Amino acid sequence: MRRAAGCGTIANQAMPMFTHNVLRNRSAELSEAERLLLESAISHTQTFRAGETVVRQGVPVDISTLLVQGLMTRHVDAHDGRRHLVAVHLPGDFVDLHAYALKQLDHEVGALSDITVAVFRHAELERIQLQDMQLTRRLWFLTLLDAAMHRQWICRLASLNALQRVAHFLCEMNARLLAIDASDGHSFALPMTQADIGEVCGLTNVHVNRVLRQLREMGLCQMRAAQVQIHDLPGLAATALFDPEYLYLNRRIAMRATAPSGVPHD
Amino acid sequence: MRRAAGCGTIANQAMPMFTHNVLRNRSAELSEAERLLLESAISHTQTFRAGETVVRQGVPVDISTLLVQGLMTRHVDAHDGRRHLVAVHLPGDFVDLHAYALKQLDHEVGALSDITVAVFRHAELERIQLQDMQLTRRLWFLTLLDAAMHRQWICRLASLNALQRVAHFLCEMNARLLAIDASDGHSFALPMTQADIGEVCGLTNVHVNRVLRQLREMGLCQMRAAQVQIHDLPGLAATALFDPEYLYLNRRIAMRATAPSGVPHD
DNA sequence: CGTGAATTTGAGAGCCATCAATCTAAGTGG
DNA sequence: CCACTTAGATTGATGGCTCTCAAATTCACG
Repeated sequence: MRRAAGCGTIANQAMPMFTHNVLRNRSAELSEAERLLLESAISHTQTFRAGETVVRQGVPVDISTLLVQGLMTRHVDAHDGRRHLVAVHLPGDFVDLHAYALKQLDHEVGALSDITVAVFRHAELERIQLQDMQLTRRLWFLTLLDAAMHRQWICRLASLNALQRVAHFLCEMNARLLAIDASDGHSFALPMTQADIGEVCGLTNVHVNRVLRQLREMGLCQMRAAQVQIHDLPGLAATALFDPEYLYLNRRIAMRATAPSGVPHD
Repeated sequence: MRRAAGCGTIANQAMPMFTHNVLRNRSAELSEAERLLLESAISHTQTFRAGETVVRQGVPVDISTLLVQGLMTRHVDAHDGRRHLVAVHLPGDFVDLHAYALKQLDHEVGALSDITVAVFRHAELERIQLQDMQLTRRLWFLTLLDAAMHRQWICRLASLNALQRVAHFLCEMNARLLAIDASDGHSFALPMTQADIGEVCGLTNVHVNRVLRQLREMGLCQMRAAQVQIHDLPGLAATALFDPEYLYLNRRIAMRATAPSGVPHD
């Protein structure tokens, strides 16, 4: 079910400050009462190491996880042993909220880096659904954001070439990381290998490498040691035909991780 | 907002029998009370002609539509005028239920054939959300099915070649149509051109044509005049590496269209 | 029977996968 | 401190799949 190896669990009462702050409202869309209600539904936090599987395809689950720290993937294991990423999740994403309604997933959920997640039991989510219709709708909305992102990934695969796909993915990561202050708009950490990016973009690691070189030679961006540097964001976006509209960034409920010390951002 | 040209509207009280039957429970998952509640939320029905746009990208909407008859698409208009399908909907699908939470879509919704839809005002859906938590969760589940299908489409584009993609799409259509008794497992109507299939599979119409010929020569299936004939379903599924699991068919809420007269087909 | 849409077929080019080898960086243990 | 190991990045050569362009043919329909 859930791998125990290398995982840590922290009981609710011992939850550190940074978990408490995960649900802090950023865009003034979550009311104080909603935030408290959501926080009260957290069962505990848990850690996983990079590469570990968090939820397996087809195994019934009765909890959902909110990503607090690190990066997570959702991926499908293909016939021939290869896998394909269908989503990448950042801190603040309610990663498998949809498990609440699906009960069993059609894909795997894994840790891309070392991660910390907050765990919600479905019984608690039911309580929310009974108590707060508005918040329920917001949570519903969150699962629909995933679908919107899926649609964009479909278009990326269907209509863009290799160069555009990789550029598009980097633009998406930059925009999403920017929204949680994990990018300054020009540089951000991306703990993915070139092979990982290939699994996102439907390309081989070899070709991802060639494409990255091309992007570098075009003076658009650079990737070294899991660090992305964007030299020409407008140029990159133009190459990728990137339109951030689909991210619904202006309507997102901010549920992001902040520093353990509780230092206010900005 | 919604094109009026060629559209027909029928008030709730005048709703014909076939609309009443749309929500008929098939897999005994919808209780009688739930079915009645859902039916009571229908504002009216409306018709569109093949090719018409039902919901435009970015335009605020306050209604959601359930497809009663015909086929609908959800597609994104690409930069260069081409478009890409991200979903195909069959009778019984709650096509843009997600508009309830999103309020404005990131894609277009259109009619693939002449269609009839049942219209739900969002105010009525709010009423449901207040009254019936279980039904609300079922509706939530429906939107998650769309996301599951999106994920499968991502994998199809990322990991299959042209032959496999087309075979996979035909398998999906067959399985879904079978579930609503619109396929006998070997033959079904599919009102799509080869160019449409290309927009689903990320291929040119020319190549779709070659692939269909190959499938025909392999003795797997045949497509003529918007009619698909499957000669070797196991072979087709094997070619496509098709696993119907992702459709969650066993857990679907059946909301299917039946013939106006109530006459069983076949 | 004419018209336009859809299908079908051919030729050539380009993008990307595959296979293979080398190189780099980061551990790990002696 | 260095040899060894391993994962990841890099580069080259080759081939195949699919696109593009173009033209012919069939089909649906008025």
